[in-house]
Amino acid sequence: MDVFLKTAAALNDETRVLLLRFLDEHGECCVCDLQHSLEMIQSRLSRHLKILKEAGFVRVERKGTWGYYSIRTPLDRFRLEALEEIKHLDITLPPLQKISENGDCKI
Amino acid sequence: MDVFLKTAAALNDETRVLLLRFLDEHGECCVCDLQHSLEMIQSRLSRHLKILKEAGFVRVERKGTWGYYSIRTPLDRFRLEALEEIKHLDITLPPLQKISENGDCKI
DNA sequence: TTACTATATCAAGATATATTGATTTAATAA
DNA sequence: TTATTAAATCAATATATCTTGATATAGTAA
Repeated sequence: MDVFLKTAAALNDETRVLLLRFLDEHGECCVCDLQHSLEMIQSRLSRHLKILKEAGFVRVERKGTWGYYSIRTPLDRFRLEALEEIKHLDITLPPLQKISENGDCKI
Repeated sequence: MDVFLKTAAALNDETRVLLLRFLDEHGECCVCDLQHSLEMIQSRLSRHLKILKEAGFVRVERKGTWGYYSIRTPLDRFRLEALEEIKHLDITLPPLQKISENGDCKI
């Protein structure tokens, strides 16, 4: 029950749905890119990424001080179905801003 | 987005997961039977049934003052998958108490 | 009509979750 | 070492959700 509720809770927030969709469309992103692209302050983003991670939707790869988040694979059936649902939602995503690549990242 | 969030919100509560599981196992139930079986006070049960109904998981058939709730069919793919997940959760359900059938229903 | 019953809704308090700015941690660079 | 930076966590407040008891609604019976 707890795992199921944690999964449902993770899906029950507009910010996290947007994050999942963004990561699905753009692939692996570092936190500062997400932050600039989605215009979200750092602590907010960090919180939601943690919830998505603990609910089994995303993984982090750490390279130095940088954290790269991506959709976890393989996803189990239910999470995959949820992601599929999110993929088809009518959302206008902001474009990816690759701040990380030109060293402009000053959080 | 709103419909998806409403669906996720409906799933994000232990009481509602239990209700879905109970209705799935026992089929159509009237509110007073659910109330006795699950030992839940009436307003609480009514609230959760409403949320499940508005999220598209259950339907009501009204017969006089009685309301019979059941899993809605057909369910769309995502809701069906959620229900499938709930079916396989390790939950011990209380037995169905058919108060409604012998006229003992005194809420 | 009035009385009764099953269910729905309201209102208040309790609990949980989200947002923000500040602080902390850990890796890197000087 | 110290300074800097990306990211995580904390603390305070705001917002949403859950629970309960009280009230309202609508159908039925007398």
